[in-house]
Amino acid sequence: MSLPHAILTALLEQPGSGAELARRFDKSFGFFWPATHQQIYRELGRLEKDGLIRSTGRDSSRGRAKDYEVLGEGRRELQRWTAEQQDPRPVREALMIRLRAASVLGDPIADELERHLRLHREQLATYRALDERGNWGGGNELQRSVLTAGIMFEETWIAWAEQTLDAL
Amino acid sequence: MSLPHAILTALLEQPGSGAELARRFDKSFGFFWPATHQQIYRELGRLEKDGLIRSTGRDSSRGRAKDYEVLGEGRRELQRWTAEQQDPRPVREALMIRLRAASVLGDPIADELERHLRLHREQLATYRALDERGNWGGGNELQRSVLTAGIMFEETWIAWAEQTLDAL
DNA sequence: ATGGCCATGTAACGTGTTACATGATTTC
DNA sequence: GAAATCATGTAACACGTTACATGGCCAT
Repeated sequence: MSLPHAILTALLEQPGSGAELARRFDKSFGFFWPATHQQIYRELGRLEKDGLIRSTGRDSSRGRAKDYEVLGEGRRELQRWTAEQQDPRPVREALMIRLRAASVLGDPIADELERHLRLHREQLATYRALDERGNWGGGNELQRSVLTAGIMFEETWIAWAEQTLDAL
Repeated sequence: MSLPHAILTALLEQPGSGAELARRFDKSFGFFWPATHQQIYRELGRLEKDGLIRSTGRDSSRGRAKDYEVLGEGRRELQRWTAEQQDPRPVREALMIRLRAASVLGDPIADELERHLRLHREQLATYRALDERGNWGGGNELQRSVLTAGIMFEETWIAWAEQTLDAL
């Protein structure tokens, strides 16, 4: 149950339409909770129906942008959720299964490991660019911490893949 | 589509019943692909129906353990899947959303960060114990790499949480 | 023989994924 | 005014989660 709360957070930071939210999720918000536009529209509909947000524009025909803002009830719900205890979700990394499968089958896996290594180097570069371009300091230290987590995890991934490839 | 292949891998390493598989997933296999017994039974049923595995025992009444083994078709399917290109799944870490929510709401989050820090320290201890007890060297280097990944990611998590707490 | 545990299931639901559809806006 | 693009949606399905149910086994 994180997506509706991710959307509430994004709308509190800055109200906007479904398509704008989808773009923000692609750019930064979704690095730790990705979402497609279909998911976003579905959740926006539910949040509006439940009275947590409302659409501000009066023109609501099909192809027109619809801006949303968070209502008091939505802010309270987000506060309740943020204060909750929630254990971390288990990790799911299919490549680890494939390593074990390659191990029991005796099949090669180095090429795929190298490909993933490249992808993670690209992701690291993306995070670093964001980190350098951002203006940090002034109440958004926590936002930067999130980005730092992304950087640290990508660095770890890269270090692990390099040493695993060496050991092959 | 990783769970059926995780099960095939586990059954190739060692044939067994659904309940045995569920225990192995809790112990080691599921660190990077957790599964409940309900999921496992569902997949075992499908894999058997599709002719990738078969149950070896003849007694198949409801409360009796049913052992499965991988058929040739199952091994081929696992090889096909292992050789496939698959991009990494996006990470989903709800705590990062909660950090951003706490940031925009101005609410405290340190307690929950500390609680997660404790949980990750425990997980790290579990992985380290497994690493020390295992007998490594002899064709299972890749299995150890998977465990090493677990250790490195937990260490990174801990380092990040400590520095984030300091900065609060 | 019964109470507790173990193994195998069933059912309902929520979320994520993929493919496709339709109305509005812009561009040439 | 036709084509491309953008924004909003619908539909179907796969997967994961939770709660519950049933049959066998074992200890007392």
